[in-house]
Amino acid sequence: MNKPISIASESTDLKYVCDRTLRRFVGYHIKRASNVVHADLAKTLKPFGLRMLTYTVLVLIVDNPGTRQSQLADAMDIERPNLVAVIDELEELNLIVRDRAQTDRRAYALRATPKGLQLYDKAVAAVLAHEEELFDGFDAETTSKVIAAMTKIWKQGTELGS
Amino acid sequence: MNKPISIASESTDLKYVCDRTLRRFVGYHIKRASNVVHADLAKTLKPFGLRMLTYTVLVLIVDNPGTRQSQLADAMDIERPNLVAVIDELEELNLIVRDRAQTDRRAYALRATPKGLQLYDKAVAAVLAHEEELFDGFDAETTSKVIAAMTKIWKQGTELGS
DNA sequence: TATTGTTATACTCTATAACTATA
DNA sequence: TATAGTTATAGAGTATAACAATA
Repeated sequence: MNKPISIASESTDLKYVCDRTLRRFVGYHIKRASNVVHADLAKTLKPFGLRMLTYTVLVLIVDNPGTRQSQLADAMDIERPNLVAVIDELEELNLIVRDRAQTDRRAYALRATPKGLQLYDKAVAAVLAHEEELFDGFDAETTSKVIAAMTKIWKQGTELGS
Repeated sequence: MNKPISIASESTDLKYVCDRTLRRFVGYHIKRASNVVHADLAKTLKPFGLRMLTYTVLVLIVDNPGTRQSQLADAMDIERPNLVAVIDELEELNLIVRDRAQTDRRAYALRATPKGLQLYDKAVAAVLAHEEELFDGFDAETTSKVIAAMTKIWKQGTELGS
């Protein structure tokens, strides 16, 4: 963070110039970090036959048995239609089931199968191990501050968007 | 941040349960924040005829006149092929030009046109104003810590990926 | 009327492999 | 042989509009 900033146009390494530019563009730092997190996550999940969306949905269903698709979409901040194919995929893999909700026959109550629970354990362990590498050197306070900041941005963004 | 955590499976609002789950999954907080940042950015840039990638490339070219496509790809952490269409688009809009590099006839030296410089001023102002809303309540120290953390994750990720 | 899940569709961002022209 | 830019292609993630079934 303390390296000198080069503005020479003949610079062979754009990275420090880039830092100068992007310092006035906070969102891009977040996006760039999100990129590497996503790339790492995808690589970690591949051996389990999962991708980011199927993993996230599986985790949320295991932790919240009986939840509905509209609740998932709300929590994940994506539109309902995008969830359909994800749920289909998890169902075809026999990791979850769509039970009819008892109080509302329009909705489904989503639950993990035993196979889904098993995969959940393994996949979560792998992801956490990988995250520890990715966040190497972050103490608990920094981690918690980052989470707080990200959550705040998310809440602010969903408010502005509506 | 201080609300009680509900683990009841009949919960009508998944958000607090979700926080519990995702607390063990830091990357998703970043991705979720990145989502709203991206959505907000896209909306802000639309009146200017720009999207996230064209905006970012325009900013980098204006701030680093004469830069090459491979340097841009490196700084933005994307693959070279993905930049071609972006550069094409900016060129068709008469915002930048591809000059032949003098020392290497394989490469292009990218420069903004007067029209590109004008749009840059307006678009950057709009984005910064919007970011101020999105990061409302973040003091300078928090902002700088978030940037430092995101940069560190990005660097760690690019090292792990190679 | 409003909501749950769905279909259809399109756009954006990203990645890989293989090509060309220079170096 | 290596690099700069390119083409072609595919795969994720996201968004909007419109529909059927149910509330």
